[in-house]
Order: sequence, then C-alpha cells, then structure tokens
Amino acid sequence: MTDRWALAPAEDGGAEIAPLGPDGLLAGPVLWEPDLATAVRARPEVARWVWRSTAEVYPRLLAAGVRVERCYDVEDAETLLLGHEGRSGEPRSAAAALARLRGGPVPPDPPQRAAVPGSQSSLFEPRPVHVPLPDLVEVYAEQQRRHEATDRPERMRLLTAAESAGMLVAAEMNRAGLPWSAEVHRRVLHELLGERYAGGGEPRRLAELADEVSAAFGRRVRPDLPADVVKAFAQAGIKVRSTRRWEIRSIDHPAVKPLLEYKKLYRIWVAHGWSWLQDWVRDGRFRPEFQAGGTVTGRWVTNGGGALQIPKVIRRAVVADPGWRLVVADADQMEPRVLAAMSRDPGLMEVAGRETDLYQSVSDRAFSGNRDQAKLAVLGAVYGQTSGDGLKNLAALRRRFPKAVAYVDDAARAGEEGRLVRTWLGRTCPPAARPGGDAAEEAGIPQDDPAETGTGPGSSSGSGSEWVPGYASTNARARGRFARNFVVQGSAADWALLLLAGLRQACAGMAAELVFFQHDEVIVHCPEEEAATVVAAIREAAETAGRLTFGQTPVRFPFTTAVVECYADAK
DNA sequence: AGTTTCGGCGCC
DNA sequence: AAAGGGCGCCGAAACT
Repeated sequence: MTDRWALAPAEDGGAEIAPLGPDGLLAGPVLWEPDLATAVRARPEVARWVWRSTAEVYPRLLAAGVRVERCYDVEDAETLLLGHEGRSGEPRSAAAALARLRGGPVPPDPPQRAAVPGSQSSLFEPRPVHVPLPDLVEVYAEQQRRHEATDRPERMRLLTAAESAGMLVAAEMNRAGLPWSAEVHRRVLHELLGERYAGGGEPRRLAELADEVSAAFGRRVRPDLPADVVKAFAQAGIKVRSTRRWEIRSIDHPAVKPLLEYKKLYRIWVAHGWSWLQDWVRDGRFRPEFQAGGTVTGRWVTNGGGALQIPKVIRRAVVADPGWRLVVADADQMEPRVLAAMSRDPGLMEVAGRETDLYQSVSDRAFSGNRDQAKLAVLGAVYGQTSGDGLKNLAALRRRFPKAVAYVDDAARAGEEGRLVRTWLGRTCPPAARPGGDAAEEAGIPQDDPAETGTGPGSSSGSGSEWVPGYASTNARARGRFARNFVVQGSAADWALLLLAGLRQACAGMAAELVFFQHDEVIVHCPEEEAATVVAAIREAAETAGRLTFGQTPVRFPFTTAVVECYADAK
C-alpha cells in the first residue's frame, strides 16, 4: 500500500504522477494523466502528494475544486534544509538541488515578481520551471536522507511537513478571501475622512487638519512632508530630529494635536482608503496573497493589500456572510509561553501552565503586581532591550526566571558570534555573511560593516576578553538582538504552523473555511451552527500543536475566541 | 522618466 | 537620555 505519490505538471498541460516507496524513491512506473485535477481526484487514497511547488500546483487544483489532505513542497523543504545545513545562500529551486546532486552547474533562482492587485497567480516564479518527475523524485529522496542527517531528524521532518501544510492553508485562504463589506468600509472612510473632492486630492477632514496645522504655525505647512514639518517647528524655536509620533507627542505647541490627528488619518487614507478598496476588494472578498514561510523567522507575509496591517478601525468592514459567523481566535501571550516550553524554566513553566493572564502571574512573582512592568520586561527579554528601565526590569526577570532569560541570552550570544541559531523545530537563522554568501544580508540580517570587520584583537572595546569574529562590530549587537528574537518568534511560528495544520484538518468535513492568519491570530468563516464546533477545534488544535512541537510540557496554549459577525466586535 | 531608498506608521 | 524584534505599504525624495 503506497501512501505517497509524486506529481509534476507536464509541459503538455497534463500531469506526471508516480507512487513512492518507503525510501522516497519511485515505487512504480511514471503515469500520465490529462490534467492535475484528474490525477489527484482519481486517487483519494493518497495521503501525501510530493510536488515541486505548492504555489504552482495547488491553486490549479483548487480552481478545479480539488483539495488534498497533505503535501510535501520540495522547494520549500530545500530552503529549510539548506538553512539548517548553513548553506542558506545557495539557490533553492528543485533544478538547483538536482544540479548539486549530479554535480552540474547550479542555476540561479528566478527573480521574484511583484504583486498585482486582484491577481491570484503564484508568487515565486515568473514562469514555472519544469522538472521531470523522475528528477524531482531523486531530489526528494535525497532530501529524506538529509532530514536524517540533521541533529534532530524528527523535528526537521515535522518542520518541513508543517510548513508544507502551511502552504496548503495559504493557498486555500488566497482562494477563499476575507469577507469584506465595501459598503461598511466606505461608511467608515466617510466618517473618519469626510467627503472626497473631485480630482483625487485630500478628503475634507485631512484638508481641514492641514489648515489647522498651517494656522498654528502661521504659515502654509504640508503635514505629510516631514522636512516641511521639521522646518516649521524649527522656525517656531523647537528642534526636532524627525516627525515621528513619539518625538512630536510631548511637544507643547498648538500644531501638535492636529498634526498627530492628520498623520493618523493620512495613513488610513493612503494605505486603506478608497483606492485600496478599488484595488483589493472584489465580490465581497479581500484577497491578499498570503505567503507561508515568507520570512526568516517563519512568520507569514502577505503580498499586496497590507493584509497583516489592517488598522483596527477598518476591521469594521470585515463582515461575515448572512447566516455565517467569524470565529476570531487570538493566542494568549504566545511568545512567553513558547519561551517557557523551550527553556523549561521552572518558574515560567509554572505560570505558563495556567490559562490565566501570564503577564499578571509574572508580575505577581517578580514585579509586585505591576503588570505593565512585567510585560515590558518579558517583551524586552524577547526583543533584546539593552538599556533604560527595561534593563532594571530585565534584572528582576532574570532573578526569578533564570533559565528563560539564559535561553534568549545564549541565542543572542550565538548570533553575535555569527553561529547558526535555530528555532525549536530547526528553522535556521542565517549567520553573518561570510565570503561568498550574501543570503543573510538579503534576508535582512544585520551585517558587519566591512570597514569594521576582520580587524582582530585589540580593535574593539579593548576589554582584553577573547576576540570573537564580528564582535568588534556594532552590528554584532544588532545581530544578537535579531537572534534573541528569532528563537522565540520563530519557534512561535513553528507552533502556529502546526496549529493551522490541525485546525485545517478539523474543518475539512465542514463548510467552515480558514480566511485569515496573522502570526498568533486566526479567523474562520463558518455557518452559525458550526461556530461552536470550530471554537472547540481551535482549542484542541492549540494543545495538540503544543504537544507535537515541544513534546511533554506543562505549558498551555490558550486562545481567546469570539464568535462575531464583524471582526471589529472581537474582544 | 523610471527605479530605488527613506520616513513614517499600521499590525503582531 | 534614548530606547528593542518581525513585517508591508505609501508618497516623497533621491537617485540614475
């Protein structure tokens, strides 16, 4: 009985398929089917489809009304395996993997293409790169061996499986779209911004605020031009380095209030205003292009539409279909819970073993009940705060939760020293650039300034401590912060992928659809009568994901759930 | 004229 | 006193 099959779109529009054996190699002849959907539909017993790229194959299957239970995305796995092997700079296409296997010239990856509003085509390839099925299977079998060669094969297998599942979820979400009421959206815009004027200029409310700002300065000022605002403040005798909110906020000047209001509304106008509505909403659905595994940490990104930055006021436009509901579920304090599970800090595991507010519990133990301080300290530890009140709070946190803080401190040190840093399941943060590799820089990892590196002992602080590569660089500290955050944010993303996979399976027999995912928050659109089942499925999937990811752990992963007709009504 | 970077802010 | 992770998006500014 074969449960894994490989599938490759053929150049004639058909599909090549073949069963795979336990070793991942071909276990039968390569068959031909006239199209992808026919090939899959005829084989409901297949438990996992192995293919080159989910983004290439799955939207076409969904368009034909065909879903699959599981898949294995060879190119995604290649990315994760290369990263784990410390080779993140190398091309990750199946063709490149094959070339490496056979010792031929390795083709570079095709460039990514920008998003087009309303389009639903896949993101990664301008045109599909055909890889014949036997070649694909060869790469796959080798990948199976590479999983076994890692230090934690079971975790690596879980990681690639989870991320492949995430790709299925993303494709399904892209197809479903987020229910969106253009009418409500327009009403919100009108309430906030006033009427639009002909010619596409600022709406009434923004024009009024700009006038107020100008009146306060005594001359014409365009509040959307930082340079203009800085100059205006200077003329009023106030030096500001920028026009950021936190810097402007505390200034005592009559222009400040309308200026801050302008900036808030301007942002909504340009990023989620009428033209956004025109570009991104069709037939009652907002269709962003969700991209699983779009970041180094494993968080998703969306391409176009700013789906992960929908302002709270605009969420009023997310409205369920008649008779349907939105189940909005938000993981409670996910990152410290993940840190507790990873570090096995006894104190933090104890507070994370409850479903009650974790920050309150931490504050009771280490901050005399001051929840805000506790939250800042925890987030500071995770984000790498290195100065200010945060340092004092961090010291208090370290006294009570030493193993937890040591866990992120170790990651930070590894990052500073340019070593590989991994999430719990083995997703790997590229190290600082070495000669011949530039993947880390492309991925946004802080790099050494060439002028600062390679200078050896004596060039840094002069402390006399042992010199380590990169430590002399100021960017080494930034890399440390990156790594510190990476282990927590990335491991949380590992867990979230398994949550999504479980929830997707639970929804499989229902009309319910996953329609939104934002790091630690998920929205399911379902008929009213399914809502209670969906709520239970989320709780179940969260605990299962915790056990799968971290093994035996007392840490709980509670969700706050709300069954609503409008997203804005959740919590 | 077209392309890239910057500043600022939205979300987690 | 300033201050710390991950992203995307927009218009303006800076560039070619």
